[in-house]
Amino acid sequence: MKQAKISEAVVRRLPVYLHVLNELQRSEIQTVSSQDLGQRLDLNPAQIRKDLAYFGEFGRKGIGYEVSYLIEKIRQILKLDQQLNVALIGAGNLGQALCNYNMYIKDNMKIVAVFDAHPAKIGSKINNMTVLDMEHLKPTVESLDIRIGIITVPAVEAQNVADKLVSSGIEGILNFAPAILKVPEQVRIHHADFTTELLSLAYYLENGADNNDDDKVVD
Amino acid sequence: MKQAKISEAVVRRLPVYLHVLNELQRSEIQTVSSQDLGQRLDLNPAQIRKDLAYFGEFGRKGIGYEVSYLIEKIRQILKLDQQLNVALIGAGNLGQALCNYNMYIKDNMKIVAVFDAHPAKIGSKINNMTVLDMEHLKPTVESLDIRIGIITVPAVEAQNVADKLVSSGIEGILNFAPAILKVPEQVRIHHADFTTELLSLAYYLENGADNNDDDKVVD
DNA sequence: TAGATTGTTAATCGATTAACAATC
DNA sequence: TAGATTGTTAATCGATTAACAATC
Repeated sequence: MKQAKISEAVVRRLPVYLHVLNELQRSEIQTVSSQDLGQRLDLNPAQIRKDLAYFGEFGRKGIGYEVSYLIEKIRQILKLDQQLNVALIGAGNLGQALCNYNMYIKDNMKIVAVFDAHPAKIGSKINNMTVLDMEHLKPTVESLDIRIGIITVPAVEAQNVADKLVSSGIEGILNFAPAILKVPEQVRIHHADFTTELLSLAYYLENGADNNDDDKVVD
Repeated sequence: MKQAKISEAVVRRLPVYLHVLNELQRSEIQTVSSQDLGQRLDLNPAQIRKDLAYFGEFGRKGIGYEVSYLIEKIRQILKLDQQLNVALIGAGNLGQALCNYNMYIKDNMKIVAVFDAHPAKIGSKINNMTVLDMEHLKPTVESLDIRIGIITVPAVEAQNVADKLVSSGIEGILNFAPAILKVPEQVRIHHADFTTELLSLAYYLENGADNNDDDKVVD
């Protein structure tokens, strides 16, 4: 059974499913239906079933999905069944905040090295890690088997850092800088640029005077 | 002049256009074609033209778009032509990092108040703002005309904070906590949850040995 | 003018939703 | 069994892309 090409939209929903499933497990709920998941996530049950079916048959007809089994499967799909080492570049407030998120451990993602270009930062400690000089990037990526890089430097430095990550052999980048980065095709880049979300949020604010309720939804 | 319903995908691209246009302006480029914009953003030129055409006729046939005019128009559409006041809840590392982003000023978005529930934080200074008790949320929102709230508290506290933001009269929320929040329909909520981006990034990493389409994943 | 480029309609592509046989 | 729910195909919906007349 070869996998059809799976769209990004599908892949992006998997972590969301995982998140709810983890909550269900914490509540000691054993089994869940696509119906129920759909309600909790505001998604169509058929979509959830279809998403999961791309990867295998994880449910049981008439019953639903076993929570722990589905968690296990989604974690496999997302490659979270192995530890994934991450490097973080940019030891500012944002970088420190990310380092402190211990959520990584649960998901087998771990920031194992922190880098910065500024002498003032180098040598300081974040979460028991010593901030390293950029010179150490490539050797560290190689010796610690780091596969993902997180960029938390200012926008002007972001492309430069991305280039260095690429040539150090990283496979994926999560970019927090509000900048459009060019990387070779084989390197996957995801954006965590909240400015887009914030500015587009403004669009939906009421305009004081004119409330256009021409698209009012009734259910 | 009542506009057709505009999809979220379109609205979400506007800040991206704005970003590139700002860069062009800094380079003192006066005029840009959809072709050119498309190249810079890896988007189809027809899509860019169509997106913009939802809001008006901003270009000139045979010429393209005047950069400064288009910036002005997009800022109007996104309601960034007026100052938008923002409250931030959660004065941890992430909250501090966001406060320090001075990008807001350029875009007329400004964090004008910071709140935290923990006595240790209250009264401390961030970016010249005193961190306030949550008790002050509603009166401050009203007196400073705050319309957007940013949530940077831990996941377990996020729903509680969201509720308080809603009842204080906020119109939009940007949520950084990895939690699914329930808010009334009239409040717009956007997610800046990078964990989704990070976990879905893992999916695209190479599987070491097998990256061919004819190998199925079996346990 | 001739070349370039918009705004917009039509065509295509892809993603979501509905429907239902299979089956627990 | 009868009710519930999956996996999957077919139908629908929406978004992207192509094409082109209008026109700067």
